[in-house]
Amino acid sequence: MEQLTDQEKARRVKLEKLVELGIDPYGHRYDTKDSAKDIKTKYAGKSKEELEAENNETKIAGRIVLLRKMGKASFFTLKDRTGLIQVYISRDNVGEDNYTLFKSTSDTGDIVGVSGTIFLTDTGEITVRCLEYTHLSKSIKPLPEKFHGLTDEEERRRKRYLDLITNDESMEVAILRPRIVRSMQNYFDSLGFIEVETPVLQMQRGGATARPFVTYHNALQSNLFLRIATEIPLKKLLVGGLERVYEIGRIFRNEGVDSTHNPEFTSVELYQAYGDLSSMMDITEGVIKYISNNVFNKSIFICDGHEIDLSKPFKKVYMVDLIKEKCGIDFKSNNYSLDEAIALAKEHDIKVEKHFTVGHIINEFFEKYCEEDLIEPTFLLGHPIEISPLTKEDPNDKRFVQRFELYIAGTEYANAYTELNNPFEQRKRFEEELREREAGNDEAGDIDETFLEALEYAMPPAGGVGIGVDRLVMFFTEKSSIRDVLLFPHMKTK
RNA sequence: GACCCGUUAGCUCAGUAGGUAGAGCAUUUGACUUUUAAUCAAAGGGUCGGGCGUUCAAAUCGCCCACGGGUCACCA
Repeated sequence: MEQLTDQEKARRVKLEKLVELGIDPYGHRYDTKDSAKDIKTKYAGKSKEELEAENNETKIAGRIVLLRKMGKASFFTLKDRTGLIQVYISRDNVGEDNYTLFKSTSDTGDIVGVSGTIFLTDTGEITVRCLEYTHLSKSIKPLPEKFHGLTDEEERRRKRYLDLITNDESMEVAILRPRIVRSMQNYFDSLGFIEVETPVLQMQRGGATARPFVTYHNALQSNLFLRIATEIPLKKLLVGGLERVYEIGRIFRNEGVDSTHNPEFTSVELYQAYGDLSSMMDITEGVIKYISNNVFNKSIFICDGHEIDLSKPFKKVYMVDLIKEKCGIDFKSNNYSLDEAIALAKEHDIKVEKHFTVGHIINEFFEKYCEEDLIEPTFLLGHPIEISPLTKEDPNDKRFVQRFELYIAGTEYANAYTELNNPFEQRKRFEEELREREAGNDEAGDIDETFLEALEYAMPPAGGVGIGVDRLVMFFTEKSSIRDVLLFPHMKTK
């Protein structure tokens, strides 16, 4: 047990006092009648006299966040999930004993119940006149400072509960995130999509290139991977005839941690039988606009210092055209050999890995010279086939595939393709990936025989899209760090 | 993984020719029946992130470590 501060000691003395008075410091059920917000909206605009005449009764509960104790009457501010409400408590209203109980045992941070009537103070604030004060739960640690709150980023994230008590914005994000997700579900459901859940623990990694977390199953005596994507099982469901499926799920990637990457994050992946790339564009653009209208009722959001207007149609641009524009190299018309491409890469200060092919180099050109300039919502099209192992090729140019990534303010938000459903071609792509892995790309996947077998039963032609939920929440809540939209972001143990 | 910045009272922050550690809020005691960052008076509260070193003397200078923030690298 560490040394107690004087404040902690003082609070424990008050706790003892409650026990002596026969009051459980950690109390019981308390049925409220209103929330803070209920009261404020219900009685807004009424005059002092009207409220006095109506004598409206209420019953509320919450945490004391501000306390103004005076001789025979006091004020305190109660905070519940909806906000703040002021309470007036006086000896004449609650009686000598109840007032003494309040005055001698309450602290900021305590959770209490109040029943009373509504009135307007001289300064015009809607206030609950306490007629009965009920202690519910004792806080034996002091709350962060009432005015500045908790500002230390580390403490805010490690002790999110204090952040939520102190910083309204954190509470707001916590509430907005599920509303965004729910809105997304409503939109997909309205289009006939079925939400499913697929395993987090997998025998094989796949559906993306990323380093996985590995865990061990004791009874099976085998290693399991935490999924790095939901793609493969969802496509098996297309084979099974579900036709329109999506999953909102936690993904795990064993990679670096920074302001846009958390080891576990949430994605939504959606697959539509008989659809293709352009169906996915409609759905992606549609869901984002749907959220902006239904949750936020506005179309302009500030992202990384840029004003982004979602009411405009999203742009479309081809990767090779962008590179031509920025670097003057035309990868489309010139069918460069690998050696030529490597030479161009070196001229342009691009690091070439051992496993690189022309397609990888094209992608590097895009990432180095073009990505950050995609500010307006833009569908980036025409990815090289080598970096897209699960995507149907472009029938007009087999070096590229039918794929798009959605960029806003230089950041990727979605990734979609016309799904590869040819089992022969899929096997070839897996084999190429395996070669890449042998050449040194430790993020390339394995051959997934269970998936190939599913494809052999015929998967309908389909479009699929994956959207980063955390990043979408960051966009809509105008946060620059993923840690601001996760209640409990990954932190090192101290 | 590299570099930069930060870590001082419960919280928010000051604090260099190196010379006994400060404020506001919070706490304790007293006053106060419409306050609202309540006010007034008094008091208590610190191993200055951890370790090592330089020095008569380190919150302050140097080195190492931990954690956090940022930039970059990595990252479909």
